[in-house]
Amino acid sequence: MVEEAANHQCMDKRINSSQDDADVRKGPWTMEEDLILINYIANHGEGDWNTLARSAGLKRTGKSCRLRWLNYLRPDVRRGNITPEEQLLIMELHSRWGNRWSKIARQLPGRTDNEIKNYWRTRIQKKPKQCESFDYQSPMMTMDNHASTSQSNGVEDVAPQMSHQMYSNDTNADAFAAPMLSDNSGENFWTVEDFWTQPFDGE
DNA sequence: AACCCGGACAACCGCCGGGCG
DNA sequence: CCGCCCGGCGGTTGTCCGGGT
Repeated sequence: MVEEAANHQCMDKRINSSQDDADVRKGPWTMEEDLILINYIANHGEGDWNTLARSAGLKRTGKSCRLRWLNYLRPDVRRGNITPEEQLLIMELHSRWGNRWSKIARQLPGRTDNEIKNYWRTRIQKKPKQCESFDYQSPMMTMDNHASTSQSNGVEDVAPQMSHQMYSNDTNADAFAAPMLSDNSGENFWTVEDFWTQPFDGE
């Protein structure tokens, strides 16, 4: 996108607020935007995010769309409830690779680098005491060991309650139930619920 | 009851590398 | 070869909420 490139080059906050800039939305995604993105990808697939954003009619940067899709909307993404096994794996891999979040995330199916990064910073990094018991030098443990060890170190995962936080602004919950109205002209159309309940092979 | 503070998560920002014309 | 664009990555910020005082 033009705006993207401009930023890239001058590396500055938009000095001249062009029309493009004014059109770009930021901040939390609304349910309507999610649905637009989901349906567009369901019908056209991923790729070329800047073009996708424009074609779908989203006033977002391609980057923003990509991030939203990868970290939140993708059907195979798992959010919250990091299991003790996953936690230990994260600690093990982080001790090996450091802050290579995307690399670590690839070892945890359904988890995103963003979530792991957040998890590490908020739950693990800030709780050095509980983590002291973890043997960072040990080779990979078996899953059985994972479970029992993590229970004893007291770092219990807390179920996230983000759902109530989502779509709190200019959206209404009806959008979930209501079918999309715009011209779908024979294309598949998904609600968020439909989408998330689909078995999703591949990406 | 009101306010403050910290935790948790989503989203943005800046940078970099690769692909392509 | 060079410049542009895009995607990916890691760091950081913004926002909401719940608990404590």
